[in-house]
Amino acid sequence: MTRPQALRQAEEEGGDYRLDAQIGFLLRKANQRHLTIFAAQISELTPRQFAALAKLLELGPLSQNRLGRATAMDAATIKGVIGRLLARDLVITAADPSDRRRLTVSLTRSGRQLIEESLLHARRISETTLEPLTPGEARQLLALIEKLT
Amino acid sequence: MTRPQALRQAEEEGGDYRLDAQIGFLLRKANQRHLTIFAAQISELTPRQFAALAKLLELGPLSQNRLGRATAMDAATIKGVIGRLLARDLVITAADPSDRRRLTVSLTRSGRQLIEESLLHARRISETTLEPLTPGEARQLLALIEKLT
DNA sequence: ATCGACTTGTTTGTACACAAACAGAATTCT
DNA sequence: AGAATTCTGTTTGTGTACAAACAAGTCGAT
Repeated sequence: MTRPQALRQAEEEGGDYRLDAQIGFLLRKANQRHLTIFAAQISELTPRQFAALAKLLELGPLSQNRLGRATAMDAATIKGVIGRLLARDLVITAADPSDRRRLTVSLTRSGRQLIEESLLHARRISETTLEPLTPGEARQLLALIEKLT
Repeated sequence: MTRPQALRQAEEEGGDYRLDAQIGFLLRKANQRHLTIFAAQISELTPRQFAALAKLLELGPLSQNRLGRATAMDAATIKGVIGRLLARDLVITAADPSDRRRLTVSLTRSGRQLIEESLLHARRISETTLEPLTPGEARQLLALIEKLT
């Protein structure tokens, strides 16, 4: 489906593509900034590990794949994350008797403690990330990004 | 299990924390969607490789670190990216006589050709990413994210 | 002229991210 | 029931990201 107009237009405007003004580049930079802020506030957990523990606290024990879906990580990624949480005794896994494919992941006592503690800082992370914006702008931004997904 | 505790703690904090509504989580998901769209349109290059080549086209030969800064990648990351572009003969590197620490990176003929061709699709990638929004909303979003960085 | 601070690039180690291919279990459809 | 399909988890391989520590080159201040 080549659109001659689009192609010609692109060629005519060939020089005016500015990487720094593209949505993808801006999303990446915003994300980088957020990760820096996160790491400064919660040094014991990465954002993905935090997300996994937070979802377990919110929803209770979940199968590994379900947890991955709830935190937007694919099967291979969530496996790595859970593996690292397991190694630190923050979660435990157990076979699901009702479905032998499933691996049920649950918080341990120390996992629960760490995530509850971390949640106290989590709000501040979001606030700091949005700090350059007015409250109204922040709400707008959240709505627009949500619409994007 | 002990969900009441979590709920009580959340209430003390002055509202409930929903991971899915946090700026960091939304940024990550938006980014993921963009990467999928990118990969579908430009399969020969990753977004970072594209960014590096695009900046070289825009600015001409640059030292490795400068190129990293121009594309928001740190020294270790840009080294990996350049290494892979080198292996595919899309760029070449040369010592800078005026500053012997520097490694000047330039486009090769095929690198220039590939990035010029890719740029023809790049605009569509940004358009597709922003498709769920009206043009006005898209402009707003870009402005807000830019303000965030 | 040289000392100290900074810059450039490299290496190592940890942590995602996702595609692809696979095995085993559960479900659906006939 | 049996076959086809779908789902769950694992493994492998490639490509970012970034912290930390390091060597070597450059430069400003003394």
